[in-house]
Amino acid sequence: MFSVSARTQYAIRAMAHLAGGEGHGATSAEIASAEGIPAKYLEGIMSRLKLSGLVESERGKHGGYRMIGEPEDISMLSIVEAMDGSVKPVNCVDAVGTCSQGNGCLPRQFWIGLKKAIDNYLEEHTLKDVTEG
Amino acid sequence: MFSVSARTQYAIRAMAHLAGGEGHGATSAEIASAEGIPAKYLEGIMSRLKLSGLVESERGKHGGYRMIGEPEDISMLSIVEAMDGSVKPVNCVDAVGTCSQGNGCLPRQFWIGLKKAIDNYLEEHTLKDVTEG
DNA sequence: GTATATTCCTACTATCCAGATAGGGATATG
DNA sequence: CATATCCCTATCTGGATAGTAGGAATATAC
Ligand code: FES
Ligand code: FES
Repeated sequence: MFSVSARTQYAIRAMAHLAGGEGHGATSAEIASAEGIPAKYLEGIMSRLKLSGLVESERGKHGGYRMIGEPEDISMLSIVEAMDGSVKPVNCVDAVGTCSQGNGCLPRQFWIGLKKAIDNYLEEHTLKDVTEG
Repeated sequence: MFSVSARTQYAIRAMAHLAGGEGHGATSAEIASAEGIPAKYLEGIMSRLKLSGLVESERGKHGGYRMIGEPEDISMLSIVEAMDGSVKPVNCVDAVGTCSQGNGCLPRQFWIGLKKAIDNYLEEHTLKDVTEG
C-alpha cells in the first residue's frame, strides 16, 4: 500500500548522483550507467525534472544536466511531485462539492489530513537527508 | 500520487454504514444498495474485512455482517491494511540487507520515516472521525 | 423437507497504467 | 561535417485493479 513508483525512486537516485558529482552535473547516459537505470527511460525522467525546475540542461557535445540549487534546499516533495504529481489520496481532496455533503464532508477532511501529513514529511526532508544524513 | 484504491474507499463506506445501522449490523446486499457499491464486488470486500477481524458474519436467512467493537475503537489503519496490506512505500522497508549499504542505508531510513508518518496518522484516526467527527 | 436468503468460494474478463523500448529530430561543439 | 548530447513521439508489455458470473454451503421459515 502507498508504494512509490520506480520512476520516483529512479529520480531520487538521479538527483543524488548529480548532488555527488562535481559542479552538481552529469549527462543522462552517465547517470543511467552509474545508477543502473534504463537509459532511455531515464531520459524521460530527466525531462520531467527539468520541467519542474529542479535541473537545467544543455544540449550538444559537453552538454548534460545540472542541479539547480543545493541538495539541502531541494525537498523530497518537489522530486515526488515532479514525477507523479501532487499527493492526492482521493480525487475530491481538491475538488470540493463533488459529493452531496459539500465542504463539511468528514471523509474528505480525513483524506485532506492524510495528504497534509504526507506532504509535511516530504517537505521537511531534503535531498541532503538521503545522501549525507 | 499515493491514491487510495476504490476498494479501500468502499470498505470505509461499508464500515460507516454498519456503524450507523442498529446493532452495527446489515447484510451485504443492503450495504451495496444503500452505498451504491457493486454488490458482487462488495462481497469480496466484506470477506476481507472478516478475515481481518473487523466484522463477524452469519449465514442463511437473517444472516449478515456485524461490526466487532465500537467505531471509536476501529482505526482507519486497520481498514486500510485489511484491504491493501501494510503501508510500504518501497519494498526494502521491511527487507533489510537487500541493498549494499546494509542497515545504515539513508534512503531506507527516509522511507521508513514516511511509512511511520502515514501509519501514525491512520492509527490516530478512527471510524468515528469519518462518521461523527 | 422444500423454498429462500444469505455468506462464501473460484474463476473469468476488461481496462488501465507503469515500465520499458525504438527511432529519430534538434542543437551544440570542434 | 561528425559527433555527442538533449528532446520528442510512438509503441509494446506485464501486472494490477475493478468488476462480473456462477454456483456451493448454510441457516431460517413455513
Ligand atoms: S467530498 Fe469526497 S467523499 Fe465527500
Ligand atoms: S535498503 Fe532500500 S535503498 Fe538501501
